[in-house]
Amino acid sequence: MPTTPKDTARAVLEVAPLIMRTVRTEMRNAGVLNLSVPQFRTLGFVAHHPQTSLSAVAEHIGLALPSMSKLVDGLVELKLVLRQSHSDDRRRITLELTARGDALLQSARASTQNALAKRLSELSESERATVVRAMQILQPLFARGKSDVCKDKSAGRS
Amino acid sequence: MPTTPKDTARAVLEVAPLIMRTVRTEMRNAGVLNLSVPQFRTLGFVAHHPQTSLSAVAEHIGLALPSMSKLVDGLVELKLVLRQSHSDDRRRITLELTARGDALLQSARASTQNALAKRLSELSESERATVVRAMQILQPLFARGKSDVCKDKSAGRS
DNA sequence: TATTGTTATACTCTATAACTATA
DNA sequence: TATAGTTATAGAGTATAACAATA
Repeated sequence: MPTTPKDTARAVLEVAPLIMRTVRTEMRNAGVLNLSVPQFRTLGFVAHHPQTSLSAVAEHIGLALPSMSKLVDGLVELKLVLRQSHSDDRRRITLELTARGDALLQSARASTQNALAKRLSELSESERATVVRAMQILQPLFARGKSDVCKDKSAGRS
Repeated sequence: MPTTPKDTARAVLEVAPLIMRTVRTEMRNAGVLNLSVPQFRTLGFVAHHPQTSLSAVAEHIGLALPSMSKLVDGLVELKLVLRQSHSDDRRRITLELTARGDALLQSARASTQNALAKRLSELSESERATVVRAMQILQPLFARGKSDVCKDKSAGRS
């Protein structure tokens, strides 16, 4: 019996929210500040892409610009992120982690990972390998923009 | 090189939010009403557990009681769910889908599944099998309560 | 007193629409 | 005119604390 796309969709649709429930809870409990998942992800993206623009982060995290603007407001207020206007094009802003932001990101990431790892340690090594492999398969499918199924700009598959 | 729990945690932590971003968007666009993910999941749980209590749903979805109470408020207002007080124990309430709720659940589920399936159809059959297998592995790990790592009520592991 | 829900309050998340400033 | 962000507004998600009703 072949595994259809629909079977797979059903499985993903059932389990992904369960995982996120745990991730969210653990992330809240991690570190001193209660980081939300999108805040955490934003910090992570900024860490890996210093001097990034607001649009770039919004695109990557999958938020509308105003939502991201507000989210960044919060991070700036918490002194986790530096928001400066770009020197060349002053419509733009550049985002950067503060030392505090970097420290918090690392500690929150570590404790969230630990909490997840604790659960995952109940699996056998080969089960874990299957999970990692699945994540590697899924990552590129969902990393792309919302409905960006065809990446090339000209060739709509009609 | 063995796959450690921490490797697995890292992979899950990276990919799960990506998946949920897409799921959320698709669920919003599915059907006439913009169902949120927790609303959708609540309808699904009530469908499979008619006459369930508020606490039971909250526990299963992973929400605090007041949050679930409010969420159900919304569903009742939309005439998707019936909330009645239990005959025996009048502190309790029983939840039940209306016909409208059932119809909406099914159509929203179908179109969300289709949208996901469309993405997943880019995978090979064996890749899909890996993904389904991974979901089967993860499901019991995350279906359980928040930190309920040891299920037995008496045996604290320390 | 213990249990089941609800209300009150206060955040964050998220979107769309309207706006400002710069190019 | 087009682009990058912000403000305004609104509704949902989420939590804790305080409360009401029932057992």
